[in-house]
Amino acid sequence: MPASKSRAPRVESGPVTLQHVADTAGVSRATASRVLNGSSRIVGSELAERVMRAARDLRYVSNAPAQALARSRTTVVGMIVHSVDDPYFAAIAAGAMRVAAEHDLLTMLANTFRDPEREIDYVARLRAHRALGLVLAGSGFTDPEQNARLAEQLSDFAATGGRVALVRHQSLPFDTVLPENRRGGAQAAELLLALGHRRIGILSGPNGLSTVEHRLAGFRDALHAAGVEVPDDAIVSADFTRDGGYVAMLELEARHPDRTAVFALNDPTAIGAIAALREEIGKSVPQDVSVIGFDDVPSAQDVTPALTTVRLPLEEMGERAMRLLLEPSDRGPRTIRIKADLVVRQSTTSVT
Amino acid sequence: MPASKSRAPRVESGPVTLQHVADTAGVSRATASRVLNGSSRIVGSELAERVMRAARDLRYVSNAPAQALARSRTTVVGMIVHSVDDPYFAAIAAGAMRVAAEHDLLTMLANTFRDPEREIDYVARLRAHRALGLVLAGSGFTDPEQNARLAEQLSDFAATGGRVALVRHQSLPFDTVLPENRRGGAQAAELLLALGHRRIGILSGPNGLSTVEHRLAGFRDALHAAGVEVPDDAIVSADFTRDGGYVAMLELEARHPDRTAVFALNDPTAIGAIAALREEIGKSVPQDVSVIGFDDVPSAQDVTPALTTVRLPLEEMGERAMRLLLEPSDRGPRTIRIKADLVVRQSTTSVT
DNA sequence: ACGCTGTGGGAACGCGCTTTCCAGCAGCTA
DNA sequence: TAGCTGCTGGAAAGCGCGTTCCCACAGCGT
Repeated sequence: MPASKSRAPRVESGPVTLQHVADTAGVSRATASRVLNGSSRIVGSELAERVMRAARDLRYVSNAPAQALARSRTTVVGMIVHSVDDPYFAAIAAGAMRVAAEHDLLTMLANTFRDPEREIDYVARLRAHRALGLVLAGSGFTDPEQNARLAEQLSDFAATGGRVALVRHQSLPFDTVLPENRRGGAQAAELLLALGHRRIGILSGPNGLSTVEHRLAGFRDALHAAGVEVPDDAIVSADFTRDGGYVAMLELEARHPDRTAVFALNDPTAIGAIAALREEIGKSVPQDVSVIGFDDVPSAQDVTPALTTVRLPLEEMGERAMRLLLEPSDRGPRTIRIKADLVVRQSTTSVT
Repeated sequence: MPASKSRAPRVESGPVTLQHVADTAGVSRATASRVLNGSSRIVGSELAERVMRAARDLRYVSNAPAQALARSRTTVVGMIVHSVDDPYFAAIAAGAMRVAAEHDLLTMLANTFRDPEREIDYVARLRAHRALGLVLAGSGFTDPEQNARLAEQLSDFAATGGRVALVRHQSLPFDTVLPENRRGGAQAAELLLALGHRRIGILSGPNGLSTVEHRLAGFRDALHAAGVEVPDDAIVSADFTRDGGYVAMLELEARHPDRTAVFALNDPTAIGAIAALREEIGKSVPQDVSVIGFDDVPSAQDVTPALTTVRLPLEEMGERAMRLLLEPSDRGPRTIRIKADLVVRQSTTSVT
């Protein structure tokens, strides 16, 4: 027996529906809906008051899925990152979510753990949820086949009316916040060169990430332009974590104990490297070897020696991406370039 | 003109619906639904194949809101934290989200920025979204009026069929992961006492947070039991961030330059304090003053001196909370106590 | 050979809400 | 006073999907 129409004071249990508040306010569902959701239509103040009181008394909250179905749009945005448990993404996510909250939007956060399959799958699921839009943060992958499938999913998402914003270096036809990774890599190289370093090692990131490629290319190109080369086996690939940097540094030291400087492709890796240098290798930073990182995560300033790094305004990047998403333009995809800034601290010094 | 029934190859745009795939597969919606959702009813393999192919070809994804409406349940869980941009919550969230992902659930993450109003509001919104459950992490507030309203909202949420799990020290009738903050505070005190410290300062957290109260009470009680008191003005309240710790340390030093040890109620505060000590106050840690933190966030081991702290297994806490949520019990609320572990590193030493 | 059981497919209803569309009414002008 | 216009409230038709209920049909037993 449906509960509708009965103006009874609602004894049956289950979620309170709009019908219930309409009944107890003595109005139609349509009217109740209008007052509760800021429709364009105006409702007489007396009725409106009754409805609001009924809603409050019954602790009514609208059924968001039903609302989404009827309106065929939601108030949810998606956000896809590699892992929140990484200060880089935590900062980007925080920026984006703050803007979303300002617009009264709820955020669905998904971690891909750097699995491109998962990334594609999450786009599909966000599409299923009819998310208003999604911001995809984190490095792209270099595998063209994966990229094609991702692009396809994103297009499907967009075709369903979803908005898309990217925080990554990748040419897809969507609004993009583009960190200047290549230029940043070059800046790191220029600093090391200026300090007189020539025998340089690199702690790279996971293979197949475009961020890694760009930072690396920028760094090596700048070195090359100065006539300095980094031998291939002086590039050790780490997994972009602190512990990964630790292990990779050990490996690098084993292969090339003569390096006077090390470029780590992100800060956690650099921090791990410094720890390895101090705890196991027994070299001091920066006297024996200079270390430079990338990103400037919050803890970079508190390690000892304080980490010289290439700063990216992470929170701002997340914020800008979300703004792009929420203020769509009809003039095609926009790109916001984010400049990298060299932050010189104590982990680098000139070669003696 | 609704697109239904037409077995035409679908030219009109808009999202692909179940009807579309049914049409192009030449079956009824019911049949299509059955194969796509693993219903109890079995469909002939040939038809099933046709349906699956059609779905794939049309890039169909189900309309989650519609599905939620029809089934009156969703595959979404909510997670409320103070701020993802805080390694404490990032770790908890990561643990929880990993478990959620294993169960094929999407996570809605909300930041309260320590605003109790926001917290209450998010519970309501999660209820509106008919989230399967929600885990509420982060310290409770001590204001009884706020707490009552929160409890009420949570009850409403539960009444709608939502499951609730808490990661906080607070007695609400829901499954709870309870970090032993009081005991942890005592452990910190015991260490400092054993090292011979008697003139101790405290960098506390924001007022009105139950976590703060418990850590503080545990610490002071243990001190008191040993006949040691901390004067009230040697307790400076910081905001639980690195910069907050920095400023608070300056204040503490101005008031009581004679302290031989400082207890910071969380790690970022301790890290900020160490920075202030080194950069502005000019005292060295641990020779001039010992510093101990709380939580053991990832960067605690990489600051110099490495931070002595009271460790909480953050990721595990998030994980356990989500498991409680996903494996409900009918025997009333459960509580999982999480032991705090003292991790002695280099930021503490015995008083000379 | 007939009736019965079991299996697959189709039609219709309902989930809770938004949104036309329509009726009624008050205020106004001619 | 008659005829309009301008509003407000209500009725009803979907939004896309899940899920009965029911029918058609094939296989089986006696």
